[in-house]
Amino acid sequence: MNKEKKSYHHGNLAESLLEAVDEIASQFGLEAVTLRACAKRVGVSPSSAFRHYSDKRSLLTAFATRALTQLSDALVAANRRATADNTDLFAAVGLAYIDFALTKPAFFRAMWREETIYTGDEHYIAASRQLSSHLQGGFAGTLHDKDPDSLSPQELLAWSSVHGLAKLLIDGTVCKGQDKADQLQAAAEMIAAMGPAFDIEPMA
Amino acid sequence: MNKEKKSYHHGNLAESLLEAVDEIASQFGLEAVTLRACAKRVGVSPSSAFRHYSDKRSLLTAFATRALTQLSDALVAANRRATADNTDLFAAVGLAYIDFALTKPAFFRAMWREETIYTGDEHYIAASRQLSSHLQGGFAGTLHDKDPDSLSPQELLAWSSVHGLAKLLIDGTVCKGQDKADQLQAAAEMIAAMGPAFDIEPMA
DNA sequence: GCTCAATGTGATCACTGTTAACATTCAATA
DNA sequence: TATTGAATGTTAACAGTGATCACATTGAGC
Repeated sequence: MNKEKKSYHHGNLAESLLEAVDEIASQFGLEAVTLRACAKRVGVSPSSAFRHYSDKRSLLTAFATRALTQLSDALVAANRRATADNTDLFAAVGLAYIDFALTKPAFFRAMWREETIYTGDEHYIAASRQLSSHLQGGFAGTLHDKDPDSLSPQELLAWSSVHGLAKLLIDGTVCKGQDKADQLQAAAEMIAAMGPAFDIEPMA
Repeated sequence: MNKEKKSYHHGNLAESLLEAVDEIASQFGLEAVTLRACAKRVGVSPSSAFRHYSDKRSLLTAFATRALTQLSDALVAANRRATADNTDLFAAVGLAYIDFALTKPAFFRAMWREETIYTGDEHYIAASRQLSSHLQGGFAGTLHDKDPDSLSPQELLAWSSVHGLAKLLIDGTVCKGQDKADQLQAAAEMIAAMGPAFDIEPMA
């Protein structure tokens, strides 16, 4: 809607392409994201995309990184809200995780598509670590960066269960056809059912 | 190795194509599975595949269905073994689930790729239900078909956590670079950590 | 004002899934 | 057993894909 004057140089193509991925993925699913479709949507020739991303995979990696960051932000917001309201921190963060997946399934899928992104990309890794630490923050109450490879069994359980339920929900394996509110209700109950696993050994 | 005589008719193309998917996916990853590559591997022209599968997606759906069945079989075997040895049934089934994902990541991924398979396919749905019931069987000790939409919070927790950990492991989000034994060890600890969640309310 | 690196274009490549017209074979029937 | 029709496989073609190349246009810094 901006960018009225059609200058030869776009000015912000790298970012615009990411937004195009966003829109196409949200509207038609991840499989519909095509380099040419993105370029057309931005109003630019297909080959120009390669000036900013060496690969389609690089583009998708950048998109995945952005999605990871968005999820992190959502978790931080949930954490803050729960802290302010003095409600259950763990449940709030877990529900925010699942809510994000249900609200933006294409984003959530894009984050973990190991075969279509460069998981070795430094920005991607950084975003992934940040997400991990925010999850641990929501769980253990500390917000400093942690090594995602040194998760306690309880932390692993917390992340895995929430992650797994999100996957099962958006893949329609479970609670198929139910509306979002019911699915979130099921998620809340699952999270609640996890409670006893944390009360007994406080910190392993 | 068999099929020496080059008859015009292949005889078992539908099945052979599935095996080609199997081999290519195992060797080069799911993204490398191409209709033409499968046909070439079987020694047949690309278009002949369409006599047996209306779509590439149909072929992948059949493959996913087969993978689901294999996983179900693995769970049943684990269940049987644990019952015979009188060891923890739930841990055995959960570990078998994760072990399958680690051993055959391409298969595990293929099962849930909502965007590349027909999740409405009747055989796929049947296999999915069967897997669900076998999981519930491993968890609750009953082996009759159950409606996967009516899982208790504990059942949901069990499935989600095991499913989520499998995903996080094969995507390299967690325990990256560790060998399979260590990853299975982490899985066993996570499953053990879940114990308290089940001891308290036996059957909701 | 000139120059050159950065950015965008058009033509083209090999490859993909898919289709349609045609070829071959198998199996049932007469 | 010979014929015939359905099942199965082939060849040639199509549009769409990611990718690359030489080339065009621009803007920033000398």
